[in-house]
Amino acid sequence: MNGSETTQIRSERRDAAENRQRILNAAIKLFEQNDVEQVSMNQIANEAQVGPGTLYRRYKNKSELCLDLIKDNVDLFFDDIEIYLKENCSSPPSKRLKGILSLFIRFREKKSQLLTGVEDSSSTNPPRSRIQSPLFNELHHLLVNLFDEMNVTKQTRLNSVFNADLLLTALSRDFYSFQRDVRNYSPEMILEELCTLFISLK
Amino acid sequence: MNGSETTQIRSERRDAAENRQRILNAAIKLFEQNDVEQVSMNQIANEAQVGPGTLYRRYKNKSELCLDLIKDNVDLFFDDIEIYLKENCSSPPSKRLKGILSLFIRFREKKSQLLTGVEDSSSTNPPRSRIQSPLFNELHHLLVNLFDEMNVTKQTRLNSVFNADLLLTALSRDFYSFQRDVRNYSPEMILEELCTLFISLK
DNA sequence: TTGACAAGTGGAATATTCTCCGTTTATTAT
DNA sequence: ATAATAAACGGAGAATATTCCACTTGTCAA
Repeated sequence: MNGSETTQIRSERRDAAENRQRILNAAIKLFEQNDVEQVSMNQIANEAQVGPGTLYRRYKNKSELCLDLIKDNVDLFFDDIEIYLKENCSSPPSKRLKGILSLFIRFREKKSQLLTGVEDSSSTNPPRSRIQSPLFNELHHLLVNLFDEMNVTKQTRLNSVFNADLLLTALSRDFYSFQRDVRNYSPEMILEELCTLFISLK
Repeated sequence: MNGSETTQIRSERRDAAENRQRILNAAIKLFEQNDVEQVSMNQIANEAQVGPGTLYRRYKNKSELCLDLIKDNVDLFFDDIEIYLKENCSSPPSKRLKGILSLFIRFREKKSQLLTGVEDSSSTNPPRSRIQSPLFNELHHLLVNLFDEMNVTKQTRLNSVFNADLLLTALSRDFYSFQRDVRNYSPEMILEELCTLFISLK
């Protein structure tokens, strides 16, 4: 279906759309050949045959570009979560939390390259904190709700926001791939450790 | 080469020492005037009146430079820890852990600028993980020992290495200053949250 | 003292990021 | 159609990061 609803906002110009597609294609191509981090914005602009200015007009940095590239996947990921939550709405919150973590880790494993790209330059450009991104914000929201539920169930008063922040940090590239690559932990082991720590066995 | 056994590393040349001092002075001066992150290596080289090559020969990046600048402070910090641990060697490990965290947070607050600099570019240059630095490695070691002790005391079998990794991540700039600046938590509150989570009340 | 040579130096060269701005072009109202 | 206009373009170029290497200079041993 096309979004031909009469938006007051002038829709994207045709040539602009073409260029964007060229940029995305170029990025995909280059990302297949080299590590995301190795590919420079210049290379992408070059490959796409647009000037660097054009590229930057559209994407403030590589991170945004990557986000655009996996946007669809992210949407699918959240669909999966929604389905999972519906199917398990009667399970205890701790079980649901674990399920979500598991889904995210699977997602992270599948799309590690691009996901890494998304989180990357967010440390250079905006002030800081890779915790700030649509993807992470939405997850944060889910996690906070689950932690809140757990607090009710278990009669605890843990700080849901703080714990969600930390949990997300543990799932972000820096920490996660350190555990994978340096500590040699498998995704499953990481999941277990996180559950042990965050799903109060307290 | 001479067949003799003198493996002594030729000590730093006099002129090199002078240059290094000039670089450090220049860095201090610039860091006082601007945020650490704003100051470029070039500026430092300029201010110190050495070529960029000379600067890079000594410090692979700003991070290393910062580390050199706070090296003394870091040493003092570890002295404090040692003293603290001696004075409290009979306290339960959980108490000692909290003490160390408190000391580190105080340290972090006092030297936030430079410490931030230390952790900064380490994300760009080497593969990744700001967990890797002499400062953090040494802390990691301490933490692991305390967690191990706690496991014995409390008859648990938590993963000390993993928990130490995560705890350090929570104390690193990204996470810590996010909590401070965005969540508006005080150092004390952060400390409490970390203790709640990591010092098993389980 | 001296000379061999490792250590150290400067800065040109290359690569990247990112901005600025004059020019081009698609769209839309007429 | 056509002109007005906002959007989009592209590339020059400023600021950085980082490397390379031909040249200098302390140091040490004889």
